[in-house]
Amino acid sequence: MVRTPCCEEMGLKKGPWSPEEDRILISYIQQFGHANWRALPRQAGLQRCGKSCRLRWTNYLRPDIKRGNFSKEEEETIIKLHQILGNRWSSIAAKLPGRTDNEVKNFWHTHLKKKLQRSNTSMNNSTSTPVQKISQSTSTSTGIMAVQPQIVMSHIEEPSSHTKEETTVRTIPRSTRNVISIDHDYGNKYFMLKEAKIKCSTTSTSTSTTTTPLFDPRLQIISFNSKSSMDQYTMKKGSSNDNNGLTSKNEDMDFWYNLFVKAGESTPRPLKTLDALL
DNA sequence: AATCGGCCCAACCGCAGAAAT
DNA sequence: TATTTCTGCGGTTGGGCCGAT
Repeated sequence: MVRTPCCEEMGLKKGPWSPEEDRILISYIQQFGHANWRALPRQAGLQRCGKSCRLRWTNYLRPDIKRGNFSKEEEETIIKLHQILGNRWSSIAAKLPGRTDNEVKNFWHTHLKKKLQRSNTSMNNSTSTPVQKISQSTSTSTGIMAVQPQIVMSHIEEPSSHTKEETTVRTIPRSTRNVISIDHDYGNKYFMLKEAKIKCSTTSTSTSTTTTPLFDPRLQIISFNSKSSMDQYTMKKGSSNDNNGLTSKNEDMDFWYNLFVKAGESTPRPLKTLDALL
């Protein structure tokens, strides 16, 4: 479907907001709320598109927004959550009261990314973390085509040779759901593979039908220092079965947050792509 | 004082998914 | 079920600010 950008509509203003426009928007939302962003600027008498109004409100004018520098605790939370969630800024911001996804994203790009790059460089120059190559294969038992996802890894230590095992990735065809594919005891360390989304498309011709999995290309291998940490996860997985085995995005995000941040799990080391490690 | 270059951040853009019809 | 509309998200941009030269 093709849609014209909303700001191409005639006569709509772009660029920085004036104090007067801010005042009009705040006043209107305080009176009438923002049930329909598209209709809002017309009703409020603003020469802006609804999208621009929404962004201005959510990123700047909302009364619950916290301005000012990020605290040390907020900084650490962002770093931890980014290791777990990647660039899911809105999910990260949801755990920082008063902060917006835009603000978190900007803070990451302007401060934290560079800071981590500096610390990684110094770490590599001193003691390098041993990384064990994980071989992978994709089961064909489900009958779906194998797609090579991007794999990111956190904290993996060298296992002793007699405990080394192959890690097998199993995939489950479901429609746009978070799916946990395996967990894995790797010697005395505990690992999990977490697959973000799996969505399948089916193409039929007169002679054949092809089912293609469309992965969100993020597959995380996450290590745990203790069985109890992993058991928390298992419990979570079990409870989700009550809901037909499916977990919502928010529930899943909350789980990882609680596990790593609130429960005091040791900070996972910076993620590295598998390609970079092999 | 003028210029330059890097940094910061508000705002925009395009896409994807959800909701409505 | 198909189509359209709306909303939210993440990536990117561009203008203002500020320190260095």
